[in-house]
Amino acid sequence: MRSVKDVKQETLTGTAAFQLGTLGAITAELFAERLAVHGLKPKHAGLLALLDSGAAASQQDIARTMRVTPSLVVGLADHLEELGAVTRERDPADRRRQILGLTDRGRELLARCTETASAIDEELTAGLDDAFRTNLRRTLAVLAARAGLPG
Amino acid sequence: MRSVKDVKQETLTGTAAFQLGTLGAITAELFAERLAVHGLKPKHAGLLALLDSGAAASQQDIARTMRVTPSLVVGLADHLEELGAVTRERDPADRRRQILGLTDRGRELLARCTETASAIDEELTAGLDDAFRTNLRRTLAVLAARAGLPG
DNA sequence: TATTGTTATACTCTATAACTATA
DNA sequence: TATAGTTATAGAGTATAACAATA
Repeated sequence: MRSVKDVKQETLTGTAAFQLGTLGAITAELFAERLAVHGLKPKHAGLLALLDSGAAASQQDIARTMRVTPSLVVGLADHLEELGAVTRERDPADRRRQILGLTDRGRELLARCTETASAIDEELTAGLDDAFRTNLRRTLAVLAARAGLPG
Repeated sequence: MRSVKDVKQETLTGTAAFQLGTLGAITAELFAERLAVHGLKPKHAGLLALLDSGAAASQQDIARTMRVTPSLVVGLADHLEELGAVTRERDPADRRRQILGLTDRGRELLARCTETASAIDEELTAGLDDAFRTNLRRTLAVLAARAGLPG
């Protein structure tokens, strides 16, 4: 027979899925607002970070890694190129491919993005101890790695 | 003077802000896809959960709690009313206000949404132990509470 | 023919502003 | 006048599809 303890009393708002979704939306909006002073949006920052890691090269590779369509990468790269943050070069071995490269200005902008994200981290965890902060990042890093995200 | 230890070597993708944003986007998209079979979107689920908690009443209250504009609540409530999930009644004390109520059908749909979110939780943490899952939820709950989110 | 990058277009989500009715 | 809800409109973000250059 089924005892009371077997009955799940789970709430939607108590699930990690729901909380990740809502917290992610709030955090992303905050990040976007603060990035605006640098003329960037979160996806620009993600692209800069990806180039800095040296992982991706062509726009197709970038699109796959960022989980967006190649046509979206065009606009992101256009804007970053206008800012002098990235360079675009045709791959000599395959002239269809555009190889994106990070400039000093790009690394500088990436540093500003990282500072912005760090500041949000501090606000999210203000008043909490270092053990909580460390645990938070490690926990999220595990999930991110399992989801196939770079970083 | 400044030692090597003082230099922050933080990466953008290592911040909680960035990881919450990306994990939240992926999770929310997955949740949305699976909710579609019930004719619902994540915000519908959030509204049902809010009504179930008994916290909110008028559409203005709901809009504030859900951090969306009142005009968006109109469409959400319209759809849920069509599905027979919520009732709309004028407040006798103030006939400008619409009081939303959850029906049995609404509670049934909310249970489906909760099951869907739970299933995603299990997939996100498949192969990890209960200690990790418990820690994950508690950690996110702390952040959610500090961000003023209900639940 | 297949693939890379690009452009043109459409779709989804959401906010802003104007409007109606109640207060 | 002020507020609750509604409607109409506009904007942001992204995907899909068609296209040009290269393989």
